[in-house]
Amino acid sequence: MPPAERSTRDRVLDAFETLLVTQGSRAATLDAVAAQAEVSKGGLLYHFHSKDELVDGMLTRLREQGARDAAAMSEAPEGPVGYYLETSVDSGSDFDRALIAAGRIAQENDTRASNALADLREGWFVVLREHLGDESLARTIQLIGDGLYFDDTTGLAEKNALQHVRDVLQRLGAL
Amino acid sequence: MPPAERSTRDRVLDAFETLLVTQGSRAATLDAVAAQAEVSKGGLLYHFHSKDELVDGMLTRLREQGARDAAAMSEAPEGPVGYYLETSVDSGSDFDRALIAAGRIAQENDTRASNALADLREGWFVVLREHLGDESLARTIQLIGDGLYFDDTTGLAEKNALQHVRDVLQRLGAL
DNA sequence: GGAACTGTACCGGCTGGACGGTATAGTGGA
DNA sequence: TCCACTATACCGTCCAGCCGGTACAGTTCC
Repeated sequence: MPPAERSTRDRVLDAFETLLVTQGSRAATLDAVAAQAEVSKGGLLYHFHSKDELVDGMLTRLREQGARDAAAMSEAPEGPVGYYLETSVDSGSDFDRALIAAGRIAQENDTRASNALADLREGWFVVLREHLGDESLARTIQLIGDGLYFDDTTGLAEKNALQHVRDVLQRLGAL
Repeated sequence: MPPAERSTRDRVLDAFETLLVTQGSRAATLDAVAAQAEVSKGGLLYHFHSKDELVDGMLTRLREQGARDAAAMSEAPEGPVGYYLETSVDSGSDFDRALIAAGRIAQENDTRASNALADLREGWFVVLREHLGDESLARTIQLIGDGLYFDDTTGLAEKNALQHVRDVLQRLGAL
């Protein structure tokens, strides 16, 4: 039996995220999303009655992915800090894509998206602080992760950035 | 004599940036920019013949502001690192606004904007590395600055973030 | 068992409004 | 008289959202 194929609903959300990430929110029109998902516009609107509902659907899925990620982080064999830094650079995973997409929406002054992102960040911070027992260090590492993430999503990524960060964090005994 | 009033051209660019920052690129329409600048649409198009020219005008002004900022950074009394971190949080200056606005444009896959931002970042990095004589530390500090900036522009800013960073950087002897 | 009906999943055409851009006539100040 | 605008009227395109329809798998009732 082949793996269960992705539902139309999921394919529509995938398409929405992909367009947001690669082309920006101006390009993520309902027509474009439908075309990318290989669904008619009517089919898209059957699953999501409005663009707003499409955003809601995306953020709901993001929160689910985020909860799984925080759990994986606290149990990672390389430790939470290593896991956090590695996953702050865009690996092209579904979760990364969803995260970047939500960032695009948040910038349109959408509080639903901002709240979802803030909640995700808080989840990571809790794991970092508990592991390190040092609030300043935890906050600083989180900022470094944000920086890695920002550079990555703005096309400013430095090849060796992660290596430089590891070097500095070793001096601090955080890795 | 009151301060020389801002030229219409500058007011249009200000308005464009303000809309990009506060509402996102979808909201930065020519009509909206004209209204925000208190200029007629015809007046706007008198100065910038197209939306593309408006973007070019904004990026040109940004590069000028950036050159001045890098110079100020290398001569700052509190040192380049302190100056860099302070100015990474959005102080609401014209330069901050221009920077955030360019980020919005860069996300629409506009290479002009990406190039402008990359050049600005390179300018800051050169100053940091020369001052610190330590590439890893310079890169890491730049990432922290990016993180501060990202959080600020996404509404995720932590009140005491800067204090935590100072604490950690003091342990590293970078401040 | 089969006709009548229901719910689900989708297609594709349409409309009204917004947007980028053009055009043009007019105005006030240097 | 030019420059720097304002005001208004358009045009073509794009976009969100709506609607009528189709296909088809189940269910109900006789």
